[in-house]
Amino acid sequence: MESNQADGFFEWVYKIVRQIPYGRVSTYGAIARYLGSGGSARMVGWAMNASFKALPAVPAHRVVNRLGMLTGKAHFPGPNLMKELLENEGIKVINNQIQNFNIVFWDPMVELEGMQ
DNA sequence: ATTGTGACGTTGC
DNA sequence: TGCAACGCCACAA
Repeated sequence: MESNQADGFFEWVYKIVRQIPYGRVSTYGAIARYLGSGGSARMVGWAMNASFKALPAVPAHRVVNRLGMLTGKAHFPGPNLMKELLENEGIKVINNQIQNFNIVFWDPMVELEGMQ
């Protein structure tokens, strides 16, 4: 098949990331844990890899590693696209690291608490 | 089914 | 936070 939509994990990840509000960011681990696959944090990142073809577009720039570093910026079409997108939302990014990460951090397990 | 792999996380130094 | 090593899990060939 032409793999229109990922059967499970990918689509699920997209759904979570799309719920990240403006000016907020999340982490791979937090998302993975919310999906119940805490150990599969790497898969979340991998899902982002395919997120570019996902519709509606997934704000992958709002997903960083647990240190708040733009580890995935290298995978964006532009070397500084991820950083500019975040700063465009009012998020301070210095040296590939998000400032006030603890403030802008958006945890699906907390924000989506009770939703499921 | 088997192998390789990866936008991570954790632990240790 | 930096580097090294291991673990861990879903997907692609």
